[in-house]
Amino acid sequence: MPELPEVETTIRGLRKNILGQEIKNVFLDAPNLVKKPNSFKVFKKKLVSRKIKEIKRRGKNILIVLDNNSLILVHQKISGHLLVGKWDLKNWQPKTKGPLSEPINRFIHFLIEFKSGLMLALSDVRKFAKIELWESDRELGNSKEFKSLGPEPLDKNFTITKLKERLAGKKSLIKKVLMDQKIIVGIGNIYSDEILWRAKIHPFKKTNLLKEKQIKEIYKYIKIVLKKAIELKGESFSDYRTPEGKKGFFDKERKAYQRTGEKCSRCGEKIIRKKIGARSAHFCPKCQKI
DNA sequence: AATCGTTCCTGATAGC
DNA sequence: TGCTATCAGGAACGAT
Repeated sequence: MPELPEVETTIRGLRKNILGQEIKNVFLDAPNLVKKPNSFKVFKKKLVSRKIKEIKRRGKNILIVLDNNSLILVHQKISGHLLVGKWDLKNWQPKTKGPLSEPINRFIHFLIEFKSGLMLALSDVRKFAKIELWESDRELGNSKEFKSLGPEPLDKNFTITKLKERLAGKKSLIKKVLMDQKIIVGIGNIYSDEILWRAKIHPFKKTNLLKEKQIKEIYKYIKIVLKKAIELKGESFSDYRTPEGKKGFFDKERKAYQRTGEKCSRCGEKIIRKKIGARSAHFCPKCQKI
């Protein structure tokens, strides 16, 4: 799942590859992926002939800024990932099962073709990703979603005090709180498990019952884990790939997520998995006592 | 205001 | 072998 480190890896890759590129054509075979504007015809018209000016990130959202300052927002959700390359489009038939001929993968449902021949594609098995076009930073910033987004955990002004402030009064379970984009952006199921394992905190611990020292540990590992994961170009346990189609290497640092039944690398106890809402927490019941 | 359940979607896997 | 049933999972949304 693309979380902050994967999205950061993606935008860095895009900056290397598509800045200055002029859009020639846009293809879509899963109409629900483009949410704004409603009409794909209108969406396409607004993109064609524009150049890519800048690539940014806000939380898990990728923002592709065009030369008229409008922005393409891509949220990769669970299985989405952007790829840069050149593919043979001659067999491309919208609304067919195999949208593109080999060697393109069969899960590409959205594609921007540049004048140079280069392409930007969204591969997404689950089709949960979302693509939107916003007229300006201002319009996007005023949207309900962006107004409610929490602070960026890797910003310099995200201090321990700031974290305490964000967690204050929260009665919910710490794992849920860490994954809540309104409280802090960028952390999802993988990194919340990894941060809590390192901080030795039970994912079901009620946030308001955390001790000062424990919040400090969480703070410390939010920074360490996210930075390390960016350095390693993210986690490719599941579908995520860099824009070049390569796997990230965070797997070698993965201590808890999807390690059910394996020995905890710290104490040897077996890692367990427990449902938390619609998803699952992986943790060591011995190191991470409630 | 906060929290909970449902929805979107389909490959992988299990069970028969 | 081939069918059906179940499940994962980010975030919006409606309901409580």
